[in-house]
Amino acid sequence: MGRAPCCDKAKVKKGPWTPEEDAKLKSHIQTHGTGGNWIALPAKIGLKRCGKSCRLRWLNYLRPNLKHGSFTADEDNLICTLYLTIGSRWSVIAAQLPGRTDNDIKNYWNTRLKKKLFPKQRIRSEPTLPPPPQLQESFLCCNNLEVDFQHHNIWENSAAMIDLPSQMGIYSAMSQLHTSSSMANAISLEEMNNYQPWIVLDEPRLLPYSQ
DNA sequence: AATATCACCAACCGCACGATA
DNA sequence: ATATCGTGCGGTTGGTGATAT
Repeated sequence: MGRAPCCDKAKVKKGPWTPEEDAKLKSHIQTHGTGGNWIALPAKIGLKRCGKSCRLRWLNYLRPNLKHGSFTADEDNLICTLYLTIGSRWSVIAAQLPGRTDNDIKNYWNTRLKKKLFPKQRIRSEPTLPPPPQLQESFLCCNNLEVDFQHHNIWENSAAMIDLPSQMGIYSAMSQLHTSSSMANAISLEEMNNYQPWIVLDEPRLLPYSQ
């Protein structure tokens, strides 16, 4: 037995909000606050909306000090770095970007950043790279990374690769995939920090795979 | 010009969790 | 201890406009 629905789906309005609905909700919250009960709020102000829908509308659109414009390069970098560190915890990531909502960031990641980080086409590594090392157990393949060590090929959805003993890691980012298995042995974390737009993890960890 | 496909994003859905009775 | 409720969260969907064929 599942839990009871929060409202009567047949009686609530769904879909895009009208300016009138926005005005009602905004005016009430700015004057009285949410009252600590989103479920009861729509009935109180005469809105035929689910309480959850009101909450979402307020948090993602009506709330003061929200940024609605495009993301800056700094914001891009921060989102990517945080995603690599903590995964798809959008609310935590949003907390680091004032004026941005978790929904905004999630949408931005899914529609733009993910495509930059994980280009669909198969990418070949640079022909000038040194030969790949033997595959060692110390290399973790994270985020569905698929590396063909024999032929230097890196396949879609590749993400991070870390050599635990040496604390070295590499990451493929922003449409350019410079990585090969050999690069992990070739440069240190400090050196890698000089490579933009690479993102270097502070410490090795298994990254959650989000598809 | 018509149609198909893609990109974007607002909004919905269901689950997990914490508070409370 | 446990059942219920409200909230927060992340995944997903669907509408719309832009672009390609």
